[in-house]
Amino acid sequence: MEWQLHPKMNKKLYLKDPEGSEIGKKILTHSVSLIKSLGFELFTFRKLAEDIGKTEATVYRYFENKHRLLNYIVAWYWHWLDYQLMFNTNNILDNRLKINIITNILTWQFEEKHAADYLFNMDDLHIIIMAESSKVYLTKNVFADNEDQLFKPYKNFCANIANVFIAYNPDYIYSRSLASTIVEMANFQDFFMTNLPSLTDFSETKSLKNVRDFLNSLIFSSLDAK
Amino acid sequence: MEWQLHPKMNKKLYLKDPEGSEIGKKILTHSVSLIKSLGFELFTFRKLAEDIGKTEATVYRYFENKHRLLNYIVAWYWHWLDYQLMFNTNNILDNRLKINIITNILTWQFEEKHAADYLFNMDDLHIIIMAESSKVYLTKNVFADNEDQLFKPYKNFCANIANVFIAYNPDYIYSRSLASTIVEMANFQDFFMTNLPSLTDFSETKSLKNVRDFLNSLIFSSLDAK
DNA sequence: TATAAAATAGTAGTAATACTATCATTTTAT
DNA sequence: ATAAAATGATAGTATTACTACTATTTTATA
Repeated sequence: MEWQLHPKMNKKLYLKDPEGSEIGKKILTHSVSLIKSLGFELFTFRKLAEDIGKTEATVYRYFENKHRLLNYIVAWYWHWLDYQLMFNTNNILDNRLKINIITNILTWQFEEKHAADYLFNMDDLHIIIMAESSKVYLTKNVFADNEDQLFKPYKNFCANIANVFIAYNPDYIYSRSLASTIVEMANFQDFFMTNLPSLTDFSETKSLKNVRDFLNSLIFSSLDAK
Repeated sequence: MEWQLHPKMNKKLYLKDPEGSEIGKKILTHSVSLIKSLGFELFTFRKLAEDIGKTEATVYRYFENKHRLLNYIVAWYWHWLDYQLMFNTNNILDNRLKINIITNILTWQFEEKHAADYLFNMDDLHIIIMAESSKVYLTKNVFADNEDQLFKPYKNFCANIANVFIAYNPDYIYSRSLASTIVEMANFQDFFMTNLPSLTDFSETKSLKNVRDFLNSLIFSSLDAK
């Protein structure tokens, strides 16, 4: 028996539930590949509609605008990553091990391929998150959007990481800032490594394993410092 | 005798040198206050032109598009911050002290007010950098823009910080990644503290001094770890 | 099965944005 | 004094972001 994981998304993120119809699902999956190839700025609802063989108006019936659509995709991603964290650290008591699992998840070190079982092409999704995810909150609407709980999955994920840090060292006073730092840096160092390599120490072997090792070093140095 | 600091900007950032005419300077200063109030997405050349009492076409003679204009402003900022770093650490031999100066600069802990002497309202400039600066490179044009050296001031600033880290501890292998991390985090933690406080540990006393202390803790934990 | 209501999709717009081409005027250089 | 260069305004176009309205399909119930 197979289980289809279906995240419960915040209703304010959409006008009509995209995961409840074939067209809606097509909107989501094609958005990811279009945003991947065009970048978010050049991505438009017209291009998306052409891509799925529907009209712009149809897309607008699902999402208020392209920013909300990106927010939906990004929220889905953090929701999924938070589930991975919960699943992979379940029953593990050693907090050091938990932290290693966290940095592996953040830097996309998964054992098996997961492409088949999810709505999205997860590798494509990971790629667009790196460059586009922060644009979701770096706007004048942060406050209103935050009140509507649009960033909840991201905040939950960071909070769960912070709690592991606290469990590892209850005296550490920057657990929440350290959590948001490593989550952001997992993406930024990856982006820098690929696009602006001189900003990193990974210009020779451009591997996410390097980013993971850097994050581990940051975390354990901070948590183990007396 | 007063000195007017005039940064030498990359020629690819503009079509016509904005600092060489009154209209050009007005474009720059009014852009900062408009981007501050509207956010970069809602900022347009039409609104800017209205604001300075000129037409859109005039603005287009100075800058190719609004993205290039933002890039100019952001490059100016890092150029300026890099100068502050150089000036304030000049003749200082103690690397620990140098690092403290770096984090003070990054978190806007200046002794005197500097508003009067510069083209820009520096406090406004600092505010827009926090939310908008990363948008300059988070695009599909990173590679081409980087080849045109548009991010040079940012990269120089990070490289100079990394060099201080190396001087402090020559054995530390992540000096460049740590440098870009603290530079980005100075902005991000400030943004989070203001807009999404649960992602930080500074929700009670929302002060940039907290961010500075966090950055110092990150840096010295990493550099002092054996 | 018939038919009304609801849901869904398409057509055809508008206002704003991001530019561009052309013409007019002012400044500067000789 | 006059030509050349620089600057600015006018008036466009193509695209984007979005909306109002109409047509069609689906579903619910009599």
